[in-house]
Amino acid sequence: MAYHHGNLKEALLECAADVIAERGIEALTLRGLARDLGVSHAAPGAHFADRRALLCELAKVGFQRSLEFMRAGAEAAGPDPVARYRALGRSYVQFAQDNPSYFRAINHPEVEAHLDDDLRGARAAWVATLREGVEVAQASGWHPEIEVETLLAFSCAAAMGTAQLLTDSVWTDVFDVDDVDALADSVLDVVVHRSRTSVVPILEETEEKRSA
Amino acid sequence: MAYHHGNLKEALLECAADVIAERGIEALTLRGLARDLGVSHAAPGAHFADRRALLCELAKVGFQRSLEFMRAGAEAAGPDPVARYRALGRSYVQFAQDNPSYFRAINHPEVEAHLDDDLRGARAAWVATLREGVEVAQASGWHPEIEVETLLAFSCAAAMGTAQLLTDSVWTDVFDVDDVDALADSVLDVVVHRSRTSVVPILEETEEKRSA
DNA sequence: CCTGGATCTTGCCAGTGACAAGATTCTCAC
DNA sequence: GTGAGAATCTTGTCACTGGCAAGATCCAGG
Repeated sequence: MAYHHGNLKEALLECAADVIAERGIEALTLRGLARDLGVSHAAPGAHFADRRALLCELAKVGFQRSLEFMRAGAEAAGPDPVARYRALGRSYVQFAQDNPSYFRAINHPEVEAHLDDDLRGARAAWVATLREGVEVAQASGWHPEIEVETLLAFSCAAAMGTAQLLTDSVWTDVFDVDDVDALADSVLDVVVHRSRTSVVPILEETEEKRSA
Repeated sequence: MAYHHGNLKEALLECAADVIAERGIEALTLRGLARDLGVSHAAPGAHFADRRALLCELAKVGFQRSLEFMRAGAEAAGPDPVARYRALGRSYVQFAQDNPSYFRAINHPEVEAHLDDDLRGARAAWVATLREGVEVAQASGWHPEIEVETLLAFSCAAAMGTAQLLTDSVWTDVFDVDDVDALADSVLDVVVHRSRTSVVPILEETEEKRSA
């Protein structure tokens, strides 16, 4: 076997995503990843200063990929600004369901407490896209009486909250529903405050499923 | 010094809340708590099987206290069902801001992944109260066209998402606002979909401030 | 070839959680 | 009271983790 692993950094990120998806973020250890990949226990140190740095990188990638997916969802929703806005949120929830590891990394306290310029940039880009969606929707007549910043905060809160609620069985169990996807659709309809007549298509995903 | 600490369990929970509020949940260690309280490193083991058990207990207390605070808020909001519903959500956000340690415990993945009957009961009671608020509000004419379960999920998501957003500087920094409380009020107004004419009073809290 | 940098290994240390065995204190039936 | 048993706490130990340091190996460019 080659002394160099070849692409250890990528392999670490991939393996970490698998571990998180299967056994949760608390079960993620640098030494465990090293064992899984057949390298020495200090090898990850060459690519990630510490555990937190790896999680931050995962979160950064998570923001980027979710953003891509949200934009694709908006594109698939057609020209109507409100439908596009709804698709942004719906796609984010879908992404969270399909990629629990990235979603958990994004929302993990250890990641949020850390200041990382790249990560902050990724988060800002995410919010900026949502802001644009809100602005365009509002320009087309959607809730003109509400301040943009308020609508943006509401949108972020609704997206994050819905995603957290519907990706965790601890919460879905307390609701009297069987079809989580349908509930997500309904909740998103309440968020955009429209009748349930037009449901935008949801793209198929993704990372977790691909690696499975 | 007495061999028995007297009330180690309570002291551990209190000390844990302080540590979480000051340095985050990741900095919480059983041995560290033992040192702070001047007992041996294995003393906490008599009251909590492991770190997770302590976090679950904190989360349970968090649900109970937040629920008390929400009910008090609803009571203070007067007889109007929609105003009471709004007060439930607004009070929860306020509680999260005033008691970050409990809020973080409630939403920590390590806690959510664990099955604990007491904790599950506390969570169920929390959801039940919100459900009752939704039902009464709907009975008074609020959004009769939407299914109860959908409104409930939307309400939970909005409350949790808003709380998470407004208690974390990582998120508040990306918004163009200075008054977080005013933003919380505005967002809650969007949630209940009312004009910003009547703002219910917010009770003073809290746990963290008391212990500070 | 050979030199510097990137990558990886081995070895080490302190801190943590968890367990076991024993000491101390409390509770309560008798 | 008093003695048995439960609750509480201590000491000791082990495996595991993160992090650091020093050195070995590989790679790229002059």
